[in-house]
Amino acid sequence: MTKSISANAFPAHEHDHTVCIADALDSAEQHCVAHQLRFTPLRRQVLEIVWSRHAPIGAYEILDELRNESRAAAPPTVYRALEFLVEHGFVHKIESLNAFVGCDRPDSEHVGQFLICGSCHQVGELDDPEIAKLIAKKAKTAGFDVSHQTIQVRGVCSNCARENHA
Amino acid sequence: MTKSISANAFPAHEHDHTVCIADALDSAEQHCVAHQLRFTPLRRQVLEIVWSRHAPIGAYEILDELRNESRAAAPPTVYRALEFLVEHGFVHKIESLNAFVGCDRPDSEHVGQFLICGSCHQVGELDDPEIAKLIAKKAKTAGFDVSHQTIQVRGVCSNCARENHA
DNA sequence: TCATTTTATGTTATAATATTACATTACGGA
DNA sequence: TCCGTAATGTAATATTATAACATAAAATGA
Repeated sequence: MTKSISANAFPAHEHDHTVCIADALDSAEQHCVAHQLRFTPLRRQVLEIVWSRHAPIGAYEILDELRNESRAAAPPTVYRALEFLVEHGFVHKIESLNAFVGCDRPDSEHVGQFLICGSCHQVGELDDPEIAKLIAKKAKTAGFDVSHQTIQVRGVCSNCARENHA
Repeated sequence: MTKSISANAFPAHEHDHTVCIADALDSAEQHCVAHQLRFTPLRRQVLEIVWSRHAPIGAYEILDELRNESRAAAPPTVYRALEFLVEHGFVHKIESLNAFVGCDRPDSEHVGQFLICGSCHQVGELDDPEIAKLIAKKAKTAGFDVSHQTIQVRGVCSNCARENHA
């Protein structure tokens, strides 16, 4: 199984998630090498914890995990690692949930377009330039000069729709 | 001066803001009468405080204001009033700021499309159905059934662009 | 290599945001 | 007027996030 940028942005519920994690860590590592960033053990560990699911995870859940993995950790430990990971696009913050989710496309200059499933709580990324352009255009018409945009869509993903239907 | 749905979504920095407040309270009152909702003194007071600016205001700032106006108030006082006001569209929560802003179009079925000026911190609403439709369409293509969407755009409003330029 | 500087992490405390639980009061309908 | 429901009061606490300062590790440059 390879990293799937599936048509529906959501991986199947039964997919082999260890592959997602490994791919994400590899991808981050490569990006850091290429950009002379320090992918420290702590940052790697936090990224791995974030990727332990496709669903958003809270900072204090990450903190608990770190402690389970017997690392000395306090809130700043987590927030600082997250700051780095978010800054470089390895993780996105889902503001409406005060939680964090992994991103496997750190290189792409995408804005945040999140599909948040209210049933399985997984988050998919849309990453559609057409939407981004339309928003920028409409904002400009209103005299507004856009620097950054975030889209958060709630609803039900196809996996859940299928399962609930069955 | 009448309620302005200005072309640029942002009122001029020097406008008569007392009119905005009065209009918003009137509009909310009418909506509540029409829908048999209880527009209690507390709810009115909180809405008025939210409308004291066009910029988002935090729950604890509202709390301070209530106390200044010598009303017994604790966090739940504020959050409960806000819950009502948000539910009925008189106020929006700007999640990325953990703050609240007034909405003068409670009747319209608009989604949240916010233009957040990083300079004056005012928030304008785009409320553009074309954007909403495109997002819903793209999400559907990804197999995602949308129930609610929020857009938060950061940048610089035209008022500030003009003033900074001068 | 060693000193210097910068960056990252450890640690304690606290700030800011939000909710739970339960008591009391006010309102609306039979 | 009585009853049931909705709204508010009040105290405690949960959750999320940051400030401030100490220590350690890495990068830089003589």
